[in-house]
Amino acid sequence: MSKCEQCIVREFSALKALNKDELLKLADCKTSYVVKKGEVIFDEGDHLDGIFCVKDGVCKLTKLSSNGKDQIVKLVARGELLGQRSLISEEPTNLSAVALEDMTVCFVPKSQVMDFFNENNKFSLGMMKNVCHDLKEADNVLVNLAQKNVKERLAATLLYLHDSFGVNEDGSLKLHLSREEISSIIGTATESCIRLLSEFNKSGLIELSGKKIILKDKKELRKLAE
Amino acid sequence: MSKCEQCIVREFSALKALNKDELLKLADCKTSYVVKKGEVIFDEGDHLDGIFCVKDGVCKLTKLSSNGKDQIVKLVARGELLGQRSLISEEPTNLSAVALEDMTVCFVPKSQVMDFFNENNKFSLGMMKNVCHDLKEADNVLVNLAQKNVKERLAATLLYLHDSFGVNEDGSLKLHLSREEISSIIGTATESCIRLLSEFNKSGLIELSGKKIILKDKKELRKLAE
DNA sequence: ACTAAACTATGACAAAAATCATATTTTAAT
DNA sequence: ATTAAAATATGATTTTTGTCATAGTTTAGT
Repeated sequence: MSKCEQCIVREFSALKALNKDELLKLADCKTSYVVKKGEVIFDEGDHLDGIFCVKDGVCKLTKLSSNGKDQIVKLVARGELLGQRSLISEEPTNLSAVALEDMTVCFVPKSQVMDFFNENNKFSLGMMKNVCHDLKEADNVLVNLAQKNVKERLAATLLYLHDSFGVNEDGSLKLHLSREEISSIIGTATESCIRLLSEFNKSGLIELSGKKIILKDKKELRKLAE
Repeated sequence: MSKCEQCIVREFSALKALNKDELLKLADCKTSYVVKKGEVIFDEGDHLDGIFCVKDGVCKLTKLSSNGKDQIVKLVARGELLGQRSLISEEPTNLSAVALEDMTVCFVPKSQVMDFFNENNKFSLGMMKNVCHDLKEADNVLVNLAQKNVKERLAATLLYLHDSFGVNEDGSLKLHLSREEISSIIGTATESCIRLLSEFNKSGLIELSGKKIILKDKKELRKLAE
């Protein structure tokens, strides 16, 4: 069992508010495990009995629409927490979490989180700020979905993937998403997404080589995304 | 200056956690005032120095998109609080609040809210649950915007207006929204919205008499909305 | 290395939605 | 009460987006 003191999650999440003593308790009760790409961490409607720390890897939060398609609501990266809203609301999860890469995840039981929550004001405030940030982001995504067309949303999404998850040495987007997953972020048919990527490729905005996507003209993409 | 004990906002919001003593403090520091239909309570980007209790009336929370159009993100009814996220995040507001009817609103200064927040766990938990609820709702709206077509979204919105804000004696929707505002909820062009309302009217799903909208076939609307 | 399955790509077409134009009706201000 | 402005309505047209069909490519499992 590793200690939590040096964990990446402490840098980015509410866990940074924990003191040495609390960190020991955390290290003592947590369960660390590996999630393979494509595996489900939790499903929409599940009752969670704790939260998850994402030590490594990226996952998607999705919701199944009545038309049978999954919508990606948010991507969660290394260093972030999963299941906070559900824990605070004392409700089943509203979204499913599925690994986009092999992940390392720690599960922290609810009882321990609630102890921190009730006894450490900085911790609870930190968690609230996370939820508040998620709300702000969700509102912004909502506005973009309602007001921008597919081309604009695709441009914005490519830039988001670039800025948030970085690029490899060859300049290609580090986070690998299938065309279907990109479509599921921007809320469009897979064929439409593929067609637009092809168009962006032809007009020099991006470069498609195999499954790799390289943003060639970020300035123009930014203009497109507005 | 009226007391806060009997206020409707206490029934529905985090304020229900306040005790008698705290209520007196609240009554003492609050400022009650009237907002006329169409008036702005706060604007996107404003720094709020407190929160608002909606004693009466309904307002819309909107965000200006880069295409110059306003998107309605949420409707806030009597009994709810405004500005909670902004207060917790210590950030400017992400949305504008505009009265859809004449309203009565109380402003509660930040210092007092933070006192309650820090000293009354039930209050802070209540406020967090509100934000969590908003996040869940925002995610759901986001999925609908991404995955449903305009007709389905219109049907869903009419039902939402019916269920959340009720009807007059003649069965017409109580909350009066312009066609442009309905369009701004469902994220479509005003003409498209008008055309579909007309279509719903002709096919007997709703009845349009003047500006009034009466839902005639809720079952079929529900089927449409999925 | 081979094969099936999954993923990507593209064309043809249909459907949905936006835009532009123009009436008509309603509302608000004088 | 009159008039201008705003809101609603509808037609014509274009653009955007989705659907279906099919072919090529990549990936994973034996």
